[in-house]
Amino acid sequence: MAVKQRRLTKRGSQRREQIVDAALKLFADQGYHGTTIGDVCDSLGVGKGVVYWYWRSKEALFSEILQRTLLALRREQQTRVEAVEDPVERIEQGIRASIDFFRKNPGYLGMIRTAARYDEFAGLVEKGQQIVVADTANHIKEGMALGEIRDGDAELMAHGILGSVFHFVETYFGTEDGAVEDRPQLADEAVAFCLRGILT
Amino acid sequence: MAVKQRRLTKRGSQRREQIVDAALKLFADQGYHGTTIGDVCDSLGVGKGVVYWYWRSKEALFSEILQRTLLALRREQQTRVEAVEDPVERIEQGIRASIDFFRKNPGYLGMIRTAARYDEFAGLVEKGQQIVVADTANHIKEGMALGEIRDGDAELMAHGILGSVFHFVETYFGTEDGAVEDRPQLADEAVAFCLRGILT
Amino acid sequence: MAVKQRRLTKRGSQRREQIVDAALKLFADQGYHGTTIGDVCDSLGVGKGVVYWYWRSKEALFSEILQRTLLALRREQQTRVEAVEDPVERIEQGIRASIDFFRKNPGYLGMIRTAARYDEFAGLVEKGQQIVVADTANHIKEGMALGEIRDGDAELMAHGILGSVFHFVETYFGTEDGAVEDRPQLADEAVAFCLRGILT
Amino acid sequence: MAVKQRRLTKRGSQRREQIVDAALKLFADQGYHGTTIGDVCDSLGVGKGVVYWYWRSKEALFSEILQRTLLALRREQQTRVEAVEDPVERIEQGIRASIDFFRKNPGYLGMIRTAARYDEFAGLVEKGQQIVVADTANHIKEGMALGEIRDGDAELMAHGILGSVFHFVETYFGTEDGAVEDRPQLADEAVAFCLRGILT
DNA sequence: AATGAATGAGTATTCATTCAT
DNA sequence: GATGAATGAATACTCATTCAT
Repeated sequence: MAVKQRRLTKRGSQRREQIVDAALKLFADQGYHGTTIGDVCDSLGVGKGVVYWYWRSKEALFSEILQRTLLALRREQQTRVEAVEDPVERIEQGIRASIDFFRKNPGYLGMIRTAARYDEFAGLVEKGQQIVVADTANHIKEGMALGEIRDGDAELMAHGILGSVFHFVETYFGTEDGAVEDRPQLADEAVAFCLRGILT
Repeated sequence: MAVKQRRLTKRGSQRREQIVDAALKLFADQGYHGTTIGDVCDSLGVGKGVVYWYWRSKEALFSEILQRTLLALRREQQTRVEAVEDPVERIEQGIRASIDFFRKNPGYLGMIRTAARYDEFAGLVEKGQQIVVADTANHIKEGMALGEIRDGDAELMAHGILGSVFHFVETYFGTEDGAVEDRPQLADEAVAFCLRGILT
Repeated sequence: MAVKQRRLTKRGSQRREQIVDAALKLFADQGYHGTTIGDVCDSLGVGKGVVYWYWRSKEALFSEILQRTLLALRREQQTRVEAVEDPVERIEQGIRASIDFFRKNPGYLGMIRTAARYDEFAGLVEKGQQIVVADTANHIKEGMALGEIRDGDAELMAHGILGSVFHFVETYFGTEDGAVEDRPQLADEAVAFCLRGILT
Repeated sequence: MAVKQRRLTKRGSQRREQIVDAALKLFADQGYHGTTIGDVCDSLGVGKGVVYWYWRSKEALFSEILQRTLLALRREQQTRVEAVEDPVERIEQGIRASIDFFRKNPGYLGMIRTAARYDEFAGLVEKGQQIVVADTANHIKEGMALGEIRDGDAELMAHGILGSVFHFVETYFGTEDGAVEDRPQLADEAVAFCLRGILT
């Protein structure tokens, strides 16, 4: 019943953010079904009803966190690409932005992996991917026009880039423990592999 | 109590296979938690106890199916690569083998995607990946020695190939409906992208 | 802690009445359990705590509204019967008064029906009924003494009248929509049916 | 998931009936929301899941019991009326059948009262009433044709009968305790009141 | 080998009520 | 007087697993 665009007090907004933070951590670690609303509340020491003051359902909570995550990733990419002239350079910066983003925020990676698991949310993740692919494909087409990139199916190439970059990230930053040796030169190699794959 | 490598009658083995087939389909479509033992039994019109005659648990059933799938993929790859001399050619054939395999058996792709989603099974999938990566890395190293492949981190390159190929497959064969336009030239583009990424 | 026959400011009394009005509507439409305190407050755009400023509990609020309703009905009946000499005529006027009352205030009918459903309140409704039945039985006894009404169990007759009249009203005014064809001649028929049932 | 037209063993059918009996008692006494699935199971000493082996939901269970009750009432009425020639006599027998039915099965009365409380089920009860009203109205029309019953709105008269009879029953058999003095002559008075109300 | 039946732990959600501000 | 926030008990339903037959 609760939750409409409820006006929040300062205390309320703080609590809301606390919940988001706690839930992000748990969802990333334990998955969606693996995380109960009780877990989230317990980890904050609050009653089991609070979440429903701020969200309509568990799904709504998860959804919001996911969207925030996807938005943050997209922002990072855009910021880095914005001012760059050369399309190939833009692609490179996009790759580096993604790798840096997940290196800094392994939790976000966990969130996205979790989301992709569930049909309810896979759509959102996919939509996020579509956007990145479309952007990248545009850069590629520009590059083809300039003769910098070999002719071919731009969309397919973009998928190749996305797939390998995300796989790199998953393999090297993807463990809950933050373990697995982080390779500093990872970004360089990723760029090398991807760009060679499409350059003339 | 059931299941202890029991000797099966002919009828028994048939039933066992029926269950495997039915479960594969359901797991691939609806995921692990999304598929109940009841679903599997209902889809065969048998009582809810049977599964436990042949397997210890739902997890054991899933696990067996997953292993079979991974094994089948690996076999397909080896068959195609075996007789080939040139390391780069071997890599190419590996890529084509994978794409063909999943094009023919989209259900297997569903199984692997499903498995990768759950911590309980992600390990098995990862182990399968490791093997492929190791194989590919060996080919790459040979190629480097022959001067065909640029110097660099062979393992990283192998991950790049695996990531992009799997992503291609997911994107184009990955829908439950088997739908999405199948692009015949997909394999060619994948090979082009990956090999350029590593060639001298 | 709230509520202790507190002295209300003018604004306070107004607010109190607003709440009564809003709650009456909701209880009548959605039933007791079907109406949450939140619903009542939302429908007025006030905070969820206010109700507890004026009443001790949801039950107390409901109870007050119910009592007011029963009282209003009783008043209407008494006004109409008061000056009438002949006992049979009094009974007729009582019937007409009830029908008119609920025709004018379908919400009150909803309230009473709702109340009768819950053991917690059924007692109050029944007590209201008892009074009406007792009144009517008195008129009947007078009528018997005058030879206008056949001999028999006066109380039972009174119950017959009450039951049929209330059922008429429920059937013809009882829909939430106020719909159902209102039959103007309803009162006439009700009177005919009931009086014949008891006359000599 | 369970429950389709499942084939029941003898043991199964017995258990099913046990549950129906236990639930009827509880629903009649404590109402719908007042009775939890746990209550029903506890009262039989069975696990909380059983009910869901036989019914899809609490609502489905309640619904079945209600329908059975309404059917039983209707059967009783029909049996008693069937062979009777005279329409007025049929009406009388119908009245007596109803009173006897509820006198014998006060639990059924409780069930119907409970059902009428909830919008989800009120429709079914009302439908049951409609049928009785329609039947009675037919008898009344026949009686009018024969000149036995005064002219007037047959449906309205039928409602009058239904209302008063049901109110009699509620008043005198309606307490959980079976208390309230049962008046043996109740049926006679009811018949007298109703028939006079409609006879010429 | 197989079945129908039974179990019961586990979870999202609601809502009357209280409380700090 | 009034509000937003918080509480937590209560409950329907699912499903892997076991068991008697």
